[in-house]
Amino acid sequence: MSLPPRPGLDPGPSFLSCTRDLPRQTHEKPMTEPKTLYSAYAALIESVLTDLVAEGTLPAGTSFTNVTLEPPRDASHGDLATNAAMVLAKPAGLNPRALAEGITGKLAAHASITSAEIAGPGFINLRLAPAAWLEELAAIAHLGADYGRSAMGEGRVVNVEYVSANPTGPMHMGHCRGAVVGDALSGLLEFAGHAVTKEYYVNDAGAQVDVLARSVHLRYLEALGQSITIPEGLYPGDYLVDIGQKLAAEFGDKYADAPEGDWLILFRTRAVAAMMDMIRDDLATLGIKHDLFSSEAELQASGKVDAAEAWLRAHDLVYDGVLEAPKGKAPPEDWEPVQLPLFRSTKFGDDQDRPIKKSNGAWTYFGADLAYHFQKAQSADALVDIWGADHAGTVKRIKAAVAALTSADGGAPKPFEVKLVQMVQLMKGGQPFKMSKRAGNFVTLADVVDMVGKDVVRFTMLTRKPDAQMDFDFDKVVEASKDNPVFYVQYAHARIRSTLRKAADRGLTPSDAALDRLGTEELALVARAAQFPREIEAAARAREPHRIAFYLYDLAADLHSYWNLGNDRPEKRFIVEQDAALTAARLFLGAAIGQVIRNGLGVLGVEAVERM
RNA sequence: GACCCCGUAGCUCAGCCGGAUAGAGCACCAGAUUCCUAAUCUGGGGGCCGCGCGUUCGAAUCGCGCCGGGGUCACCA
Repeated sequence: MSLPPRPGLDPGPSFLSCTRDLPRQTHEKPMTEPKTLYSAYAALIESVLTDLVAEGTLPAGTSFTNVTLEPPRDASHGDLATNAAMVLAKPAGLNPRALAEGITGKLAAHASITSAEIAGPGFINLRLAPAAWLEELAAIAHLGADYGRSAMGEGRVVNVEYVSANPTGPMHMGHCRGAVVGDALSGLLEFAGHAVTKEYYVNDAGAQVDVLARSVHLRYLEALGQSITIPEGLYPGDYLVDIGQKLAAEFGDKYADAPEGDWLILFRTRAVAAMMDMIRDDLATLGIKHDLFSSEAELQASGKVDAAEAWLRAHDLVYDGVLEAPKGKAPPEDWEPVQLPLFRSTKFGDDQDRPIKKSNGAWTYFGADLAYHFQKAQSADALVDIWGADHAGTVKRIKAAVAALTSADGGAPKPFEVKLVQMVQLMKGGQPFKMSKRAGNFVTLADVVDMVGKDVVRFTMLTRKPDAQMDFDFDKVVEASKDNPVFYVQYAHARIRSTLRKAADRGLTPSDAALDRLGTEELALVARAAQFPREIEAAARAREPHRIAFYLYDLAADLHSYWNLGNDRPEKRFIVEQDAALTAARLFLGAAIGQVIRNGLGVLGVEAVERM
């Protein structure tokens, strides 16, 4: 049996060539809407419903947006289930089961649908002919690294801002989760048909970079031979020694006794550049590479913040007022009422109006940040920020300000979401592991990646939904076994690759010539793989890359389970010595499952290893 | 006091735009390896989905109110 590719599909790279490219590296391909199984049958159901509207059974203008097509929870119900009749019955003034009969009547006429049954309150359960699954199996092969890629995003530009750690030191584990989630989300959105800009906002304008410059100046003096003590409040980390030495080599003692005004800007610029180099290296160990690094200092110098303020003032969203004392705890000792330009964030549910400038005339972080988001919105169709949960309190004000600024022309505000990632508690042997930047005993990201590996760190960070807190236990995470889902998924892939290698040694290669030899257990595996495209779309829509990690775990479990059938029943192994045709079909199946695992891991930025 | 997140099996957690008998791992019990990788698999017990009210044909899922845990509440970033 041989199946032709579905019409309209580029053959694409086949998994048989076994490229190790991650899907994200092929995003220049033209956006075609691949007709994968779920999208094909969803389209079929929609056409049936459209017919019912044309016939007058359903009222004109009926919206199908709540109609779903999904695998039934219980496999005994069938292959696919739709809620169409239940969702549409009420607005149409119909009995759900009566409507369901109208739908099933039309669906049953389809050759690939072997049964369409009405169940429970009005579910429609469909069973598909084996050929339908085999066609999907062939589609996986033909699409290869592009299987699961979606045109859902329609090429819309999405700006994802993540990490944005202050350029005052190396990255530590506190930054890790947001970095991984942001990067995986970027990969996911891109795979789902968006044009993603991965952006890092460099906070090189606040007081913290002046502190950095002073800290570096001390290291510079140290390099010149002076003995130094680092006072409270400056950065003590020895990662600044190197930059101090470089400055000493370049400038000699020129700035040793000079007033701060002579060297502050120079040292600050050099120090920030050095810190950003270090951070880029740290990110690279996680496989993260941003497209764009935007400087807060440059933004301020460009006058864009002033322009934003002027616009907000003209619309009465910024006014000069007196800041209230902080609520809920004793005000700071030096607190006194001061008149400042305030943004009316109380209009948007905030506790109090928020200053955009400090009393010394400098912009607050918030003041610059709103202009920064406005700037991002100029070149994107949608914005996503990944923030740590400790910044949750500032979400309302920035969303309010961005909504106001981006609808300045009277249009709809630019879609803008802030995704909060909750804290990660570091553990060691079941005990919390305390971290203090001031004491200098913080755990650097680079150390952890060095210890447990990029793939483990990335996958582990995605094994929990981002809005739940998580523990990261070093001892458990290095353990290469059951407890660790990364290895479980990678092992499934490695098993397949190993089998294909072993088969190739014996002259056995995958082939779609006899796919009809595949039975129920094999088709069940295909059914799981066939869910990949809709998992991608659902995860992208929800901006939740962790769903792909969970899906991959399920797919790997199915593979392992199928594999072990061969323990008791040798005729169920991939390689059946005396039956070359069956073996070729099984290998074709295995290669396809491996391809889906590889594509999914690729979206998450985790390597699909060849052997373990 | 306010805002944000969480509360599902003994433990750690999934559960999609509301859908059918609520799932997985760990732990516990019983099994599978002359055989393509046992880093795997098969079977078993175990549930007031924190509590209440509401919306709905239908609620773990949506809304409101409580309770419990975590986080935040600078002119910091």
